[in-house]
Amino acid sequence: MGADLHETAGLRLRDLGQRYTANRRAVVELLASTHAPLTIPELLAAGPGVAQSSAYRNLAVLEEAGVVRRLLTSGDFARYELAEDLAEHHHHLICVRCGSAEDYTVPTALERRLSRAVSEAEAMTGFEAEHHRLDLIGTCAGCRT
Amino acid sequence: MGADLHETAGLRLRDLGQRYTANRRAVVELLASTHAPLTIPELLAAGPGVAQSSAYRNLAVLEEAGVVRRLLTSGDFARYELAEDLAEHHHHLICVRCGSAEDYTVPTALERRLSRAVSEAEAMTGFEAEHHRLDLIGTCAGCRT
DNA sequence: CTCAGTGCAAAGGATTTGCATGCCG
DNA sequence: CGGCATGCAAATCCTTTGCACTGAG
Repeated sequence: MGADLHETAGLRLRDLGQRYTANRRAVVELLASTHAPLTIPELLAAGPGVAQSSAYRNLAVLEEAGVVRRLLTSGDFARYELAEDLAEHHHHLICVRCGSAEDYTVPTALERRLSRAVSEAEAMTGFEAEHHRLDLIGTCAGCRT
Repeated sequence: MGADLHETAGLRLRDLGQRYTANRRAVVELLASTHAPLTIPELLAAGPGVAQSSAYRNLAVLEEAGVVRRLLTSGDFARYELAEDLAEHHHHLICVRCGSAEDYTVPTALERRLSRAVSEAEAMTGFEAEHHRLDLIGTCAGCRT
């Protein structure tokens, strides 16, 4: 599946007339191997020698291509992760205290309840949740004094 | 309950050594009478003659006092609403396309399922969701082409 | 050769802060 | 009177953009 990931990413970029360069591949690679959405500074720290502006631009392109997704977080920096269909289904714990964000998954039964709840909410409001993903905003274990 | 609102707000500010001025009261009043979280420009448009910096400062103070809450939205501006215990329990539909945000509530049965799901998630992760509120991020009915 | 990718530097723009003044308690 | 509140203007800082250059197809 790891090879598929890059192949898919490359195809989606191609559709936009963009290239799947080493820098972009590195971003995807890093996001795939991390269990939490990353900020631009974090991404830059991992891949040395990449200009900040290029990182921003690449992420914008990757987002448009549907390879990555930009999250709404409470910290100063935006966070990115792989698109829903390129990663395992999960939710987020966004800490308003320290700005951290991490993935978490719930048991299937619970997930099924959540799914149903979101579907009902969508039907009721006409709103379309992005792949019915839910993020919890609050305080992480580490920040609870 | 309308009077209680301002009384409570005043008390919470008092606890911080802050005053419940006309400007701040106007913000609370406006938030209480609106069915959606508001941005600073929107708040400014309603109350004429208030400096932008004062609005930002007042909202920061009100947030620290636990009177209002700052939301994570997808638009350019931050959005504010009354704190959980000063308003009816509800969720948010945040549109990534147009940046709009609106409240919505779900039937009690559905809400109970959601509550339970969030509680389980909290127990499982040690994360404390802010008053167990869930926001859906996606595309609003108006933006669906 | 063409066009996208990249780096560097400068511009944007929401939010914050410094400072002087007004005003409530 | 003392301290918070406010306005104005300048500063911050994440993010975007302009421009020239390099590199892949």
